[in-house]
Amino acid sequence: MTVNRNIKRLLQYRTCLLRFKNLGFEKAFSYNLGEEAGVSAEQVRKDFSLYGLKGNKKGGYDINELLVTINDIFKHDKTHEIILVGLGNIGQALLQYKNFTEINFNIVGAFDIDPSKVKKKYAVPVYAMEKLKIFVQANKIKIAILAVPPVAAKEVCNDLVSAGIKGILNFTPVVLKTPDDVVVNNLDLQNELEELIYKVDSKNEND
Amino acid sequence: MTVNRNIKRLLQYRTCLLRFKNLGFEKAFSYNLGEEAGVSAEQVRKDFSLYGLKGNKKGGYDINELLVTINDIFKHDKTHEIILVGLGNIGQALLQYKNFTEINFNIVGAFDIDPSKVKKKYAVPVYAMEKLKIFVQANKIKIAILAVPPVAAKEVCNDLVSAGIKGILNFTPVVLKTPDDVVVNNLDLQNELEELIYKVDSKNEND
DNA sequence: TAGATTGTTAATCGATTAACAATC
DNA sequence: TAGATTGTTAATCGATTAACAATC
Repeated sequence: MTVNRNIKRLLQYRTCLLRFKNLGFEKAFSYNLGEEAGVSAEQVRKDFSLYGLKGNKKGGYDINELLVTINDIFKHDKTHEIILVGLGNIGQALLQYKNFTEINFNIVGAFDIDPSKVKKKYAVPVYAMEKLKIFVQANKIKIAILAVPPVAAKEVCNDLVSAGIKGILNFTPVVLKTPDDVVVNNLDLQNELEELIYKVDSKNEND
Repeated sequence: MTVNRNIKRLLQYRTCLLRFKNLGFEKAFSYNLGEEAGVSAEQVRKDFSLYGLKGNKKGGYDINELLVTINDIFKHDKTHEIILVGLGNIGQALLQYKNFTEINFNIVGAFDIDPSKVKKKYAVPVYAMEKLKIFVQANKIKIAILAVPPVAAKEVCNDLVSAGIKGILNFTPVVLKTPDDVVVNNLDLQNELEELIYKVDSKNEND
């Protein structure tokens, strides 16, 4: 069962449903949600049926019910403790990011090689890199955000894997090689921008 | 011609090729590149043929040649001037981000409603929101990074569109509605993390 | 030449869209 | 009941993989 683009869409539906709820709605129809999420109504229904999200014929979908089920799928019953490695610009921004809402994760520790950053006060405790392994193992951390400089990426990635991390959100532009049981999601800011520029440029060519 | 996942991969190949070049290599084979980029050799060849990237039978691909052609595709002959709207944590991080290399874009102006941020010194000039339209039009800006708080997202998005922006990199968790000729690429940090957590959790269930 | 590798065509696979029966 | 909407099956579309001929 390959679920990939779906999973992103499910999170997108969640965002839309939260918005609907805030606006005071209780029910949503597949075409409402599709419209709001930017996909077809059929796509919504298909996605929902894949994840067992049920509506009522004629009555549409109950927003609260959907949110509960989606939160179940994403395990919002427990808080996933994650760590952040690298307190550069991006790392610090993530640590101070205020727009997370109704999340199922919590950044419980940050790591950096720079001793001055370790001393500084942040919202979460900052440790020296040497403490990484023991912290991860003691707290059974499975998820890490990697925001170190590119030159350090491979080495730190190996450290994370050998400490027992199973998922890495990789903000570096470096392709990481990991064992099969370690998931890497790449978020290359430069590539995101170049992709957007490409799309805009090629659209204008055809006009 | 739908090119979508491809375009991301092409940028990924570029990253790998730059790495190979740095290591002193001059030639690459499809299986080298595939290995490094995490895709099959067939995928590499297929992608290349789609974009007219040529190799030599038996001889593989010339790294420099490939880089030149890929840079052509992404219009690295000109610098795309882009703006940043919202100087919160993420916005400031992007402004100070140092890991962009061989880019074809340049953040030439930033905008915020907070007057104290407008006064502060950054690497690029910071303007009040009221100056947005005139700046975009005077400088023919087509691309914007949107990093404002969620509540402001829709309004600022409309401002961007009416000023003439054609591509938005949307860091807010808000679904933006824009005319057909305006491309929006979403980068929702919360959803990226929740997706990763989901993948890790569901992988471990199956073991 | 024999071997290795590209480039492309054909086959497969998966995801999206369309259609429609079920039903509230 | 008639109309509207879900849920699912079938049809289409596109992307990936496999196969292999061309050729250096």
